[in-house]
Amino acid sequence: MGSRLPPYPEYRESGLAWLPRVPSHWDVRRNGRLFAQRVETGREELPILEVSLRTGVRVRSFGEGDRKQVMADRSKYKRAAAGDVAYNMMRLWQGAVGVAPEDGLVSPAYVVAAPYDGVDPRYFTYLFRTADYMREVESFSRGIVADRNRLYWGQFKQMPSPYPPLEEQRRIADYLDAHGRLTNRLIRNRRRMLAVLKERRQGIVQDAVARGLQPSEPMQRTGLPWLAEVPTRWNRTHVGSHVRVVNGFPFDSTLFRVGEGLPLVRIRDIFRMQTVVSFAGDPVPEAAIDTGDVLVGMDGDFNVAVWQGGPAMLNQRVCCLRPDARFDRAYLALVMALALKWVNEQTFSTTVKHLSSTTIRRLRFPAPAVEEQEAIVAAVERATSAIAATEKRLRREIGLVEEYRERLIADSVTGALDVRTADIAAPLAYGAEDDLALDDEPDGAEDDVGEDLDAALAEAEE
DNA sequence: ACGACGCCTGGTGAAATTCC
DNA sequence: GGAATTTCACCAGGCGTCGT
Repeated sequence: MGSRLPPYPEYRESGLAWLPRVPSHWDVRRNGRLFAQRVETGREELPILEVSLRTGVRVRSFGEGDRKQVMADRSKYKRAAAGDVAYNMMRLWQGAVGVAPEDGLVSPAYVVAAPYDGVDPRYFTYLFRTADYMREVESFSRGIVADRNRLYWGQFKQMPSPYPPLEEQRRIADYLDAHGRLTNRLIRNRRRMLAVLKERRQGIVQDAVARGLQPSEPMQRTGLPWLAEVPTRWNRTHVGSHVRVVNGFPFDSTLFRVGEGLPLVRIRDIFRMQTVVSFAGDPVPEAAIDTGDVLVGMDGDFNVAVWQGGPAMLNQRVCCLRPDARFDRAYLALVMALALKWVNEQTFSTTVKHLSSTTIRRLRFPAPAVEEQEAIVAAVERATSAIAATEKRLRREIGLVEEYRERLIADSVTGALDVRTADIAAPLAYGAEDDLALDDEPDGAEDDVGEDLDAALAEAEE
């Protein structure tokens, strides 16, 4: 699957502290010799461009659901011509820079740098967004606090940058662009697969909870909107008759600590199985939980999980479900997740959705015998273990691909690797040692992840 | 040139209100 | 009249605008 890119044959001292050596035939120039500042106003008919930390320069959309901040006065907006480098002077140290895709207007808080001949702006935006260069930017920026740092043209033009020959700038940018397209496709596919896996997991739970373990037994309609029918012999019961809903406690936030005192479970911690903050005051026995307890987040998505993080205290708006002998806890968690998914869809709120313990208690659940509940849980775990393993692998792959891309960009723009001979048609997705499958999917078939998914599931089941 | 501040969203500690 | 539930108010992140 190809081999790792080689270094350049010869290097020389660069005189730069953050980049001690560059390929021998590269130059080092101050940005002022590479770019000219462009200050043109009064082209109010042009589209508005904005710089995002993640995606570079793009045309701002005013579609529904987007931010509605409007600029009262476009007359101070500066023109950026297609191919100009634009950066947000308050955010360059965080990587807010990109190449204007078309003629447009940028905020007065931006600097527009028009490349001279011999400069490929794409190479330089890759360079400007590397971690080392951003640290340099930080040290050239001025401001009273880090968050107010600004990098004006005056400082920017004095910053030295490596300057490969134009052909090589293009070559590097082409290579990184191609690699970016591949990387994006790999990541997008994996995210889609993760979404499909989540759906499939819910389907498995739904089936197991609805049908039990004996197919073809008589079914009855439940009347529950989130669960159409269950076996006739199952009983149903109100959750409140068998489950105590224990609310979290509104702990005094001035006694929150990190790494000292009692672990405190907040909504965001439910799936993480570990806490971020602790409580340094007196324990509240009512709010104490331990591994195996069923937790429900009462705000937002109404998440449900069986806690695995050991002894802890529940903060307000997280509750714990304490069933009597009628319910197995893991089964309760499975069914509760199904029910609350429906409840969540029925809840309307302009901001955060809220759930009350009364709503939980009023739910009606199918309640097979506890032995059957345990068997259902075991079956769900068996049926989803492959999914869980695949999800773990996909998340790891996404992390590796992102990490590799960042390193590849840094190594390419600083001349640590020589991309002159690299195959642009087939850039390395990851590393030679641990290459991910490049024939992931042909272009144009990206919407269909079915085969990939089946392959992933088959692989996970081996 | 540069400090101060706006606006939107998703969260979240804590007060206000309602319920039983 | 305390517990349960809802609402308030503020925060951080993201992306700037405004006033001097």
